[in-house]
Amino acid sequence: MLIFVNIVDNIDFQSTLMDQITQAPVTSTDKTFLRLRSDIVEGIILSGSKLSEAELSNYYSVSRAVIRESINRLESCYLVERKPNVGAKVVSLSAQGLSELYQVRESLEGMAARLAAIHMSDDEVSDLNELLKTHFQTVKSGETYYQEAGDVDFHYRIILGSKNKQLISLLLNGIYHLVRMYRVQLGMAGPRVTTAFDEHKAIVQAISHRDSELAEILMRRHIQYTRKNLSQKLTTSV
Amino acid sequence: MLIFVNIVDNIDFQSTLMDQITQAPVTSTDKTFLRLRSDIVEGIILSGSKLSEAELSNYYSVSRAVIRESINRLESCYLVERKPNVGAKVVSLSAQGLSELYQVRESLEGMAARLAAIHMSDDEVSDLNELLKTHFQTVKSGETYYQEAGDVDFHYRIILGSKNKQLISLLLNGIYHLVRMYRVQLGMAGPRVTTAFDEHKAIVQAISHRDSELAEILMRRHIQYTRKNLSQKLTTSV
DNA sequence: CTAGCTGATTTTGTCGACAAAACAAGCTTT
DNA sequence: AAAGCTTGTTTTGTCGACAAAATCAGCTAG
Repeated sequence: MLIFVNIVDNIDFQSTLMDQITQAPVTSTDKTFLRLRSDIVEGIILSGSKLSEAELSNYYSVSRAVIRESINRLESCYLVERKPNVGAKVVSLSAQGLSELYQVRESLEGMAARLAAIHMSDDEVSDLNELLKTHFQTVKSGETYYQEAGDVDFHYRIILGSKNKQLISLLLNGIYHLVRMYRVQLGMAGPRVTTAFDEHKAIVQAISHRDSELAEILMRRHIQYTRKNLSQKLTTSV
Repeated sequence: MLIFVNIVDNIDFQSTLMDQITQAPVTSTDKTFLRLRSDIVEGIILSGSKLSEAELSNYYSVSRAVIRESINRLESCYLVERKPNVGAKVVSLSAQGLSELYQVRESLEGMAARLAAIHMSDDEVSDLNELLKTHFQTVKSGETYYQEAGDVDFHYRIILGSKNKQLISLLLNGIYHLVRMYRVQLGMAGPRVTTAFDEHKAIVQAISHRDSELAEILMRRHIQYTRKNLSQKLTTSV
């Protein structure tokens, strides 16, 4: 009993789960979504605050339809919560939430590291080593820049290196921006900078040696450390 | 530089990531989304076919806005793919996709089993044992009903038992319906029914003994078996 | 003084219309 | 005959208006 027989063309646009990541924003909704997401991650729109469709529509000078669709997308990457007939609010950061998020992250990124050790091309591995060198220069010169952008870039490449589209989408379209939100808003400066670099180095080595099991273990440990570091900031700051 | 100071009330509706799961559909969009999702998972709307907004709007007797929002939600649970200015189509099932999906599933549900062994209340564990008994009756009487509904229910409870909201949302709002789509459309009948029951039993035992590590191992293995079973059907049927 | 009702106001949900982009068919040109 | 332009059609993107639900304020009753 196939109702939609007529529209079954099995058309193939080369769309994959990764589209949103690789493609540039084209529509007005795309741009508004990116602006909103950035404003939320950076804390310009405060965690816990209500998102009024009318207000945002006015502020970004787009129609309410555009705002609604943007909010929907934000909901699917866990940055806002919506309730029918009531509205949306930015998620509230909490020790509990951080813990649960990092538990998931540890599992998924550990897996990504394991798969990356198997599936990354030799070229990609060299690029990764290059990136590490760059980071080393940055760390040596004492810039804090490394913390956010550099770290994100590092994890970003390994996730992509897993070559598992489902995993990539889950992380990069999904929880990764929430991770960033915690990191940015809790402030990622401190003594962990250099330590993290050594951990990164060890992970890259494991991947270079194609030692997938070690890569997973090291990545999991690395994320555990980061989590402890963040938890501490959260409890002392609140 | 806080632009939205005025709207920062930190209002708390007890909304969580789990809302969509526990709450009944209230709005027209909710209902349409559920109908569409069901039609896709069940294969009434064929995998790979294009979703025309106008056509669906007409078919379900709702406005295009409702259809659009439904399609967006379907995209965030990986059931449809969208391309700007072109449209949406139902995902195509493939051996590659199945493999990648189950790789992720193995990791996440393994984790869920481990956490469930730790966090489930004694009452919930008893309920789980009860469920198992019911399934045993069903299997003994030779009904195939067990396959889909029973199995889903089993995994469902363990996922909820993990008590990790992030994980629960990732699985139940996210990939789980895609998993179901593969299962339903590849047909879940066959000799694995009774075998799967034994595996379920072993998992429940591990959880009952609060042996989290064993629970994880058994769950991962269980999902690996299922995956092999499905892969076989996919390659032989295509 | 508190709890609960009532009506006004605000906010979200739904709709149809228009704008803009993609698609399709036929024509032209090489 | 094949590639590319042109025009007409279809489909998606965006908008403003109306409907329905929730919120708020003031009032009433206990």
